Amino acid sequence: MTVTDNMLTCNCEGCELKSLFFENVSTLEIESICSRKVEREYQKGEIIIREGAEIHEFIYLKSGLVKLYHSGSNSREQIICFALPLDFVSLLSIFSEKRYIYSVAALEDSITCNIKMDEIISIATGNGRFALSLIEKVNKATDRIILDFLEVKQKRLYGRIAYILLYFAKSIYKSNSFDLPVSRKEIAEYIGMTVENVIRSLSDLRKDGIIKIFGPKIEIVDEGKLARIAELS
Amino acid sequence: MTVTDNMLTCNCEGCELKSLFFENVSTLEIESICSRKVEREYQKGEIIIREGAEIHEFIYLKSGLVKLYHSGSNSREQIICFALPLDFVSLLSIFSEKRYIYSVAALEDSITCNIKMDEIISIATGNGRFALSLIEKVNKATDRIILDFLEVKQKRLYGRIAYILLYFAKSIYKSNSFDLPVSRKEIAEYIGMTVENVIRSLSDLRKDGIIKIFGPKIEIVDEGKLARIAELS
DNA sequence: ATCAGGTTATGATAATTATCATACGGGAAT
DNA sequence: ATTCCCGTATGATAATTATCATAACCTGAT
Repeated sequence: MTVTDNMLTCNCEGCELKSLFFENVSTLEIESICSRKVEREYQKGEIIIREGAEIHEFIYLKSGLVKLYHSGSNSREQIICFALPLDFVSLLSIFSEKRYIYSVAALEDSITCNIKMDEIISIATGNGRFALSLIEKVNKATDRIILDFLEVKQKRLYGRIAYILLYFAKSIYKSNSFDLPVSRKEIAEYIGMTVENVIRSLSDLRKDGIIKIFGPKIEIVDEGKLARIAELS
Repeated sequence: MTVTDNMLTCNCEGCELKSLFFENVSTLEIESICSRKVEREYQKGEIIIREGAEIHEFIYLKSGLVKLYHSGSNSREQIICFALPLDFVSLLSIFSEKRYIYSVAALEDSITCNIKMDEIISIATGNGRFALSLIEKVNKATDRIILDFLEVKQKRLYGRIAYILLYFAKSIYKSNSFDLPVSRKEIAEYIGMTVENVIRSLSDLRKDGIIKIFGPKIEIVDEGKLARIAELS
């Protein structure tokens, strides 16, 4: 992980996230935030947030792709969700807990913008509109997670595989051809099945000519069929 | 559903939820809320919030027990969670959506306190501390839901049944003997299994002498064994 | 270069869960 | 009282998924 000098690389003025995120915050306050924020770069695979660590910073994703996951006491890891920049990954639980109840890791090279929690809290305390916009974003993020959980839960193996493939194609890469950013094991950790069955069902989809697999690259050949599999479980 | 006259039954002064919920709100503001709030009574089985309905009110549970559930497009209902008064059921999604994305129904006779959204928003706008306390509560509620989802997800049928029985005993009724507030079907909708298998596994637990079943009444006889089943899936 | 460990892959088999069928009892409506 | 519907209950069977075993391949470490 690399800490980057603000002065050189980050210009909040041109940050398209700023306006989305810090709406209702005065220019003065934004400048104050900007001068004291820290930007961090993570390479694919690096851990951004470690479950159990104390929460000191408000972190949001500027670029990249991450996974949120939970390491239950003795069991294997479970992936909660994937998140792109606009999903504001760090919102979850930071206002209610002293320590993180989940971890975040980079699935692709990622850059975060980190602001001291004190600063966010102090701004929110004096600025109800900003606080409300925070609530709205927290809500959106968690609603999404819960609805996706329900969606996946009601499907069976093949439906879940089809669902996640379409999710990557539609929501993440906006293309029917993409490099899978996760291992088969991680897919298994997300949909709650075993690695072997994930691999098997991908192979089956390939044998049926619905997808093509070239190493890490996936190509959805018959989107209609895949969508039907996702729907009909 | 019965709308109750404020003057007669509701005294905000004695409401133990007020202090928890409206911390950081001035006495004046509380009085304003109190005079305009509406209290509603629901009988067991009645629907409190209907998925798809417009969100106009901020609703919290004063007494009773409810279930939150989601009716996916074509599929069967899925129960998201159960909630007691202090779980502040209505927080979920109300600040991010125009319409409810889930329903709420009373599992036991319940009373809600309803406040116009406008009023909450206007207070939060002018009072960052209150807004922050709202965020905290939204976070707590959704964290709980997500963690429980993960917990249930990693278990198998018997583990899930054991888990929910212990949940009712520990979190809801604080007793190893209680009337199940839900049907077998509703348990199935929560743990994501079929009714038949829920019934079967309850029967098996009974045959093994771990629980007793008298009609709707459940008695946990061997809590240790049940806890082990819940742990070991 | 070689070894260890992890990921992908496939098969055989066991375990788990769903589906279908049937039955019984209770409550609501006629 | 009778009928219908719903919830509970149980069994038989089919479908789905997990587990175990094995192997090929790749990558990082020594």
